[in-house]
Amino acid sequence: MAIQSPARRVYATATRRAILDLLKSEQRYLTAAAIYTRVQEMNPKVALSTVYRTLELLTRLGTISSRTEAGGEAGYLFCATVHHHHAVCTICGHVDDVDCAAMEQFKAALLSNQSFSLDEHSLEFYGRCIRCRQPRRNLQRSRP
Amino acid sequence: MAIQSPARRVYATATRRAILDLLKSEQRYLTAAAIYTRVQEMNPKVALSTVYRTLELLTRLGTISSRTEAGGEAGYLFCATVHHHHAVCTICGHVDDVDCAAMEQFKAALLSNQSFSLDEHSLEFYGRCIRCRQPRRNLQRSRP
DNA sequence: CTGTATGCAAATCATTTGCAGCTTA
DNA sequence: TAAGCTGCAAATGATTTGCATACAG
Repeated sequence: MAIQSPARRVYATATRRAILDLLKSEQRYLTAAAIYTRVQEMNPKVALSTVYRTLELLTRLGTISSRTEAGGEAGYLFCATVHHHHAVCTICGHVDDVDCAAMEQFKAALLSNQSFSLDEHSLEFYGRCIRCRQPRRNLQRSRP
Repeated sequence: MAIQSPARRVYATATRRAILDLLKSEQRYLTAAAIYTRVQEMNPKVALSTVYRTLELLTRLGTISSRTEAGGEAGYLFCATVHHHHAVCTICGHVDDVDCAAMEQFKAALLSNQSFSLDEHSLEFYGRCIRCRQPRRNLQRSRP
C-alpha cells in the first residue's frame, strides 16, 4: 500500500491571493512573467520564483491549468472544472469553456476505423469571441 | 507590397537525410536529444545544434510538426499532410492520423451557443493503438 | 568557386532550487 | 512556536547563436 502523505498545510498569503485574483479576473492565458509584472504593481518585492512556486501549487491543487504557448513559455489560466475544452479568441485571448458531447461519436469511429481505443483527448478551439467579432469594439491587446 | 525573399537554396546533406529518415521510420514524437543520440550512431561528430537547426528547417518547410511534451521538451513528428489530428498511443507512442469530419458540427454549435466564430482547432487523442490493445504483444518502450 | 551547412563553445531564456530569514495559523 | 512561505542568488536544462571551417551544387 502507498505511504500516507503528511497532509501539508497551505497558507493563504497576500501574494498567493493576488495571483489567484488576477487569474480569476483575466479570463485568458497569462505567462509567469506577465503575472509577475502585475503582482509587482502591488508589492515590488515579490520574487519571480514565488510566482512560479504559486503557479505550481495552484496547478497541483487543480485550481488552474497551463499550456505551452507559441514561444515556448507556459501560459496559465484559472479553470476549475474537471474536463472540458477551451475556445480561445485569437484577437483578445479571452477563453471560454466548451463541453465535448460530440466526442463519443469520434470514439466509436476511431475504434471501428483504426482499432484505436480512446482514453483521453485534448482539444482547443481558436477563433473570434463574441466581442471581437465586431471589428469596431474588439478588445485586442498585446499578448503578454 | 512585400519584399521578395532571396530564395535561399537548401542542401541535402547526410545529417539532414538521416534525421528525416529517422523521423519517417519512427511514427511517433521524438525529442531533439533522442534524435541526436540516434544520429550520432551514424556520425559521432554531429552537433546537437545541427539537430536543432535541421528540425527548425523541416518545421519551416512543413515536413514535420512539433509539440511540447510533458517535461517541457519539444517532440518532433514526421507529418506532411496539411490539417488533421493525431491518435497517440499511450503505451508505445505510435501516432496515427485521424481526420476531423465531425468538426463542422462543433463549429455550428459554437457559433449558435456562444457566438464564437471558429477558425482553427487543435485536437489530439490518447489511447491504445491496435497493437497495444493486446497486452501480450504490446510494443511498450521507454519514451525518449 | 560561392553560398550553405556544421562543429564548437559561449550565450540565452524560462524555470527550478538551496538557504536563511520572515509569516501565517 | 512551528510549519510554511519568501526573497535572493546561483543552478538547471533546453534551445539558440557567433564564428571560423568544411561541404554541396
